[in-house]
Order: sequence, then structure tokens, then C-alpha cells
Amino acid sequence: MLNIYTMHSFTEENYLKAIYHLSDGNSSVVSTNGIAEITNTKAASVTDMLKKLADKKLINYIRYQGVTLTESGIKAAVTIIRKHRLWEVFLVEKLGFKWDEVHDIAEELEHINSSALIDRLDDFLGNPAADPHGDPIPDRTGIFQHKKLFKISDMKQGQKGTISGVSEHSSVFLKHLEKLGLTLGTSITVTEVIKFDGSVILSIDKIKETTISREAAKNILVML
Amino acid sequence: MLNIYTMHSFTEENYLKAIYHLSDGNSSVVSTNGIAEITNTKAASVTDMLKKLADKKLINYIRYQGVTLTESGIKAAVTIIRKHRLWEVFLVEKLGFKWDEVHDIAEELEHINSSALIDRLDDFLGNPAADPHGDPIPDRTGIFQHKKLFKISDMKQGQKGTISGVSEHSSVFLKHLEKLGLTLGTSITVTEVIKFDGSVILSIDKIKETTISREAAKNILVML
DNA sequence: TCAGAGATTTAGATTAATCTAAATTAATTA
DNA sequence: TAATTAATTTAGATTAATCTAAATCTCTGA
Repeated sequence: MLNIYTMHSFTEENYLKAIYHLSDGNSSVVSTNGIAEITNTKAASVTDMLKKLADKKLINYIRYQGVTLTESGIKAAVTIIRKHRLWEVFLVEKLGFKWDEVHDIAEELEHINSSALIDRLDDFLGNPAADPHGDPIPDRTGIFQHKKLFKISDMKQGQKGTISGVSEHSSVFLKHLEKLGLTLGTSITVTEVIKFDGSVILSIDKIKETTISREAAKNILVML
Repeated sequence: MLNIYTMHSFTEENYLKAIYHLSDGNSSVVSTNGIAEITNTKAASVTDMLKKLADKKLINYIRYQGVTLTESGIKAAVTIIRKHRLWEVFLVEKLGFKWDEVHDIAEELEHINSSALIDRLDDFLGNPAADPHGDPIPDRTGIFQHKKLFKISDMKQGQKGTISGVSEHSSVFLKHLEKLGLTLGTSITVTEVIKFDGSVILSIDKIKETTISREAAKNILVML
């Protein structure tokens, strides 16, 4: 049923995913406390798991020195991310869930083990390039098709762009964006940046105007 | 995230499902050894789990006397079966898997916890009445729409029917049936029953003739 | 009816994942 | 650079699910 050589437990997979996200695609070293925080565990538990993952050659780990993923660790993490994002597309596009409702369900679905399943799902969905939050979906070989995105908070007055992603996935934030009409694909222009607090005034589709906080602006990603 | 009051572990769910299947929808008492066999565990492990399930009021259990499911145990088991069968329909109808390829994947998917998910999936699939093997799918309230089916081995010479289910789900058997053209929906007539070994000669769609063993005939279900 | 045989349960261990509290190492700053 | 603080690891326990081996119960057939 399951291939013991390429199989990792549910828990191991969650640690690999956490390390991948924290290291920003493995470009930086990750701390024990950092992992503990996003896996909702204690540092001592993380240390135990790091030893185990190191034994399996999924991470490079030296006591007190932090962690990076090995090649096979990256591969495993990317596979999980691919599954998560494809399931999110399925939930939104086929089952009609909202973009703020799919994260928790995809957290469960991402651990289903079958490459046949995920590759067929990919085809069924039309090989989407991004998930409902604009995050890129790696192809079956693990390659991401990155598009260069910019935070609204980094844009200057007068710049135009298309909303193409978010870097914060909480339901509160996503619902807020929806209420403001700031969903993926929306064309926006930065009308004004308020010096006082960094708030940004946007014109949406050249019709409506809205103001968003600097905090919100930092988490909305735009293609210029 | 998960509701601790209605939530059961992956393992508990597998035991509940096993008990449900062994008791044939709770019409009979189930033995410890029986459960051990289909869950691939040892009797001692089963005993431990039975105590736990009894504490949770999911089963009626008296030492040495066997087990039945309680109302809430049945409810939990039926929910799992509903999920399993709906996912099987999805895998075959939407992703193009064969009927002999879906069991193991559905075994994993059936443990995903979200009633919103499963009800939306049900609608997406058009509220199917049966899975790809002809097994009935309970509706969201847990009610089965049973159709009365008969084993080919119980049919008399000259009787006609439509293949509507199988009671053996192994890949070997299902592939065999497919090779013979005995898939769901096929119209058959019993041409002859061989006294010697119980083999049955069928005419398929009034065109072809095939012979199947008594063993096979016992596992093919027909609507008269 | 009672003696095995077979089924079931108990006792005691093991493994994976977690925890708290204590010990150790690294980093910072006075 | 030495002392303090912060991060990390170790030690020792706990819980869920499992196992083997031994004990106990039930039932059937002589």
C-alpha cells in the first residue's frame, strides 16, 4: 500500500513543510524555536524530531546551529506544497468554497499519498499555475513558475498593477479584502500614499476608491 | 479546527468501520478475532481498543461477549462509508481511475474531516446513489437507498438481470470481470448452470457467451 | 458434565510524538 | 572579556496504539 522508502509520517511532513516555509525555499537557516512556533509544539519536541529527520537525511542538522533541508527534504516539502495548492484549487473551482475557507481542509488533504491521484487532479484542474491566493503551484517535477510580484506597500503614487497574490492567508484578512473588492485579478492604481501612517489609497478598476492600512498593503501582492 | 466531541482518531474510525462491516450494518454481534483479522492487528490490540470505544459510548461491549455498535457508533461508521464511496465516485468519474484502482486511495480520503467538504462533493458528483462497485451511498442524514440485489449464484437457468454490484472488491477480481465484459450495467441471462461444479454460463447483452466459476458467481450482484 | 480447545483478556513492553524541568551552549552587552 | 540572557538540548515522563506471552473464560463434544 505505502512505499516505506519514500513515505514520511503525517508529523514528519508537517515539520518538513514548516522548515521549507521558514527558510523561504531553503535560502536560509532555520531555528528550533521558529519551527516550534509554527508547528505549535515546544522546542524540546522539535529537537527530537530534528534528530529523526537528520537520520533520514531529509535535513542538515548540527546541534545548536540550526537546520536546512537536503535535496530530498526539499523534494518532499515541495510535493506537499503542490498537493496543498492543487487541493485548494479543487475546493474553490470545483466545489465552490470561498478562498478564505479552504486552508484547513487542504491541510488535511495534502497528506494523502498517491502521485497518480495528484497528477490526475492536476490535469483535471487544467494544470493551474497558482492557487486561489495566487501562490504558485510547482509542476510534477517540482519546478515553480514564479512570477515577480510586488507588495502594494512598496508601490509609488501613480503606479498601476493587478492583484495577483496575498502573503497572509487568515480568514479575517481574506474576508476583509473581499469586502473591499480586492480579489485576485483586480486592477488597481495607487492614488496616494499617506505619509502619516503609510495608509494607501487605491483606485479599483478605475471606478471606486478605497483606503487600506499599511499593514494590509504589505500583504497584498501585485503584478506590475 | 477539529471538534473534539465528534472527532475520532484515524484508528478509531477504522475499528468502527470494521465492526460495521462485520456486523452487516449492526444486525449481528462481532467477535474480537473477526475485528483483528480485518484490521490487520492482534486480538490483544483489539481488546484494548474496544475498551476505549466503549468508554466513548460508540460500542456496546461486555468482556468475552462480543460487540455491537451503539447509535452514535453506527452514525460514525456510516459517515465514513459515505465518505469512502463518494470519493470513489470522484476518482472514477472525474479523475478517470478504473474501478479496481480506487480502494486504497479512498481508504485515506475517507478520514478527511469536513462535513461541508463531503456535502459539496456529493452535490458536485450529482448525488450518486452508488459507488463504482454498485455499493449504495448513504445520504447526508445517513439513510441508504437499498435496491434489492441477487447473487448470480442464486439465479436459475433462463433468468435475466442487470449487473449492479460486486461483493468482492479485490483488484484481481475486478480486472477479471472487466476482461469478461461483466461491468456494472451489463445485461446478462443465465444460459446454464453446470451441476458438476456450479459454474454458470451467461449470455452477455444477448450477444456473447461466457462461463464464470461458482466462486465468481457468488460475488456478482444482479438486479432482476 | 467436564476437559480440552479455542477465543479472549490481562500483564508487561515497545515505538512515535509529545511534554516539563533542568542542563548546556551561544550570543550580547556592560 | 566576563557575566547574563536567550536559545537549544537532554533527561525523564506521558499517551496512543501496538505487540508477545501468559492467564482466563466459554463452549463443545466425548
